[in-house]
Amino acid sequence: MSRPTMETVAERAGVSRALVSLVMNNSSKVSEAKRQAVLHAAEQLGYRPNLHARNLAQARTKTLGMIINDIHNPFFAEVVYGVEAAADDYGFDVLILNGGRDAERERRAVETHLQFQVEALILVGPKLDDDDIVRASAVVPTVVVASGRDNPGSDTITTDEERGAALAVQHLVELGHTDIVHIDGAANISSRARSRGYEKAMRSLGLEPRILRGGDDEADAEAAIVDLAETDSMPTAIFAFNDLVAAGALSTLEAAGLRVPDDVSVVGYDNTFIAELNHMSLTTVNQPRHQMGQLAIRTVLERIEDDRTEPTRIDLAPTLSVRRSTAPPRKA
Amino acid sequence: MSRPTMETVAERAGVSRALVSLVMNNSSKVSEAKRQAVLHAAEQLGYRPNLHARNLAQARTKTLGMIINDIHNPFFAEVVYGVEAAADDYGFDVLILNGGRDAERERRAVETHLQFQVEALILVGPKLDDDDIVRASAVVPTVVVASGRDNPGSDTITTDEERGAALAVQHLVELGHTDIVHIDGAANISSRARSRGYEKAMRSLGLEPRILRGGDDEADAEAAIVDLAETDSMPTAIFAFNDLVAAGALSTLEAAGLRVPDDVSVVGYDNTFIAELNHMSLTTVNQPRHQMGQLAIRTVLERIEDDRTEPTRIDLAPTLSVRRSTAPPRKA
DNA sequence: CGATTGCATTAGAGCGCTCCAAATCTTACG
DNA sequence: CGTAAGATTTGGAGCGCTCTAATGCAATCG
Repeated sequence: MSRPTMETVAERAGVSRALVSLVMNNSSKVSEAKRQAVLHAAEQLGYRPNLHARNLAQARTKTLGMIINDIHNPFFAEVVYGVEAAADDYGFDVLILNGGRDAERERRAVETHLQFQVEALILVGPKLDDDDIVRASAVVPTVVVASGRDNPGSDTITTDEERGAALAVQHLVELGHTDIVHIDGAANISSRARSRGYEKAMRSLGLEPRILRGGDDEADAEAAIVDLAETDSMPTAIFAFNDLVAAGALSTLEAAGLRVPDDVSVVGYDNTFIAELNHMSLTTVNQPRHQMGQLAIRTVLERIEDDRTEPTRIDLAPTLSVRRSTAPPRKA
Repeated sequence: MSRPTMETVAERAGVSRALVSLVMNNSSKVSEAKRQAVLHAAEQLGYRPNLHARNLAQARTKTLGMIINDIHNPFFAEVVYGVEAAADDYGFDVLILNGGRDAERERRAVETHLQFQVEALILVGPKLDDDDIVRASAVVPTVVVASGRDNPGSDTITTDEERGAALAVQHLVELGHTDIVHIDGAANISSRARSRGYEKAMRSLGLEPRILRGGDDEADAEAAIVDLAETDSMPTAIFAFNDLVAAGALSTLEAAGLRVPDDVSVVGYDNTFIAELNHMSLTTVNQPRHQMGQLAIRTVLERIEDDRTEPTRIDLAPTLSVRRSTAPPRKA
């Protein structure tokens, strides 16, 4: 009572196993009559090709392995959609494994994917360190998405985060702000680039940068804001490491009796779901996530087909999504 | 220059292929000396077992296929973590496919999983219709998570959504509210149970239910609220179909000059990320998602091992997470 | 010291499929 | 009607692994 195999279908349809194989791969050189007979038999038996057998025989899998940093984080979801859309176009399946914000888990996920003989690896916001990535890319073409650093041996799709930070600063300055504080992302991987962008932009506009240590969640923002309130040096605008930190800033500011954007403007980063919520309506830096996902696939598949060897790096341009959390500073 | 196989390792270590196999499955009946030799050779060659070959030979895969309604939706992410944790305990791998809120895509995902010979199917919030589910569960043990209806032939892990709605009503009534409106989920799968729960609870407390058509996003809430404002019959409390609708209610109410919770209390459903945001701080009905994921695995694996045949249904109890969007009604 | 036991190792078949080369069947044409 | 060219179909080897049964070998025992 185990599942039917090609053999079973072949018998039922009165043809050879090879012919069934041809039909299943819709080869053009099969007579219409036999094709129908085979399809009919397969239908009746509930036959389903065994991918493992096929992959083994073909020595290829038409499958890509993707590992995402954290399935909780909606930032990555959009990338996934981009990846899936593109992979679909090329007829590849995408297997998703969840990194769970943990390098060790990611390492195991890489191993699993490799054992599944995926033809390429797509790492979205990996926690892995460089060595791990180099090691993986020695085995299979690898593309890293949304991680600022350069990854030797693998392709990289990212956005120019310095530029993104500069966009935020520029927007605030155009509104008339001069006292702009940055709450950074602490040890977060993208933190350095964003801080650097902020700092450079401020200086080039003749403004004094002020950077506070933040982190990557609401609580981290709270500490920073409380600090500002107590030292009595509240700026007129805050540029946060990401949307979640910005959300934390929002509520802490309100708790302190300050209104956004009347008293203080707030800018986030990533244009996540949160920023879009009407009740938040956060001005934020947007990364073309869907496009990043698509490009990741194109890049890596191109590598498979043309076996290019030198790694590519694509830096996309971030944009600013202006919403209601920013406004001109209150006239002094 | 293709990947090394067991054969390669065997030669290198000076043993037979079978011995390598034993080592790879860390069998106890291998001498320490040979074990080391094999491991060493494998290491040197960068050998990695080919899962397809293994699965084919073993006629089992130790792999589960999960399909989630929408990878965007953080509600499901927590379920995924529960599933992964439990699967890990049992030594199963979990392959995730994204349903993308589309029945047709889900259908293809089921097909892909079956071709991969997964040993069980976990459908999280499926869009599939009953027939599809019955068909799948005829091939492989199937468990449906977070979808209220009964699924003939498959196990079901869900929460009692009527009860959840009742909790919300009860909380509001205890605060002193009597004029409580429900904005429903329109065609959404869980909408009926939640509305029914609301209605029963209201009536049993001697209150008149009022149900407005909503949907599953912010915009849907807006229409309903505008309606209430215009007909001048604004209630003192609103119970929304889910957190997103509640979020829409929040911003629309504020836009109309009403304060939450001073003028109107708002309750959501699902205890998503949104509700937790400080700035939202939404009182909401919580489903034990992590536990649901774990139970899904236990249930379905138990089914594989003991080959139980009658489907199980587990109804977990929802709880209420009280936050700052609810308060006693303003004294008239 | 030969027979027995128990352990470590190996040969070889087989998992379900693809793909090449060879076999068979059609059709067309002189 | 014979035959070559094409179009279909098929046999069989082989993909990398597991698993059973058989082999080899050393230790044990009467």
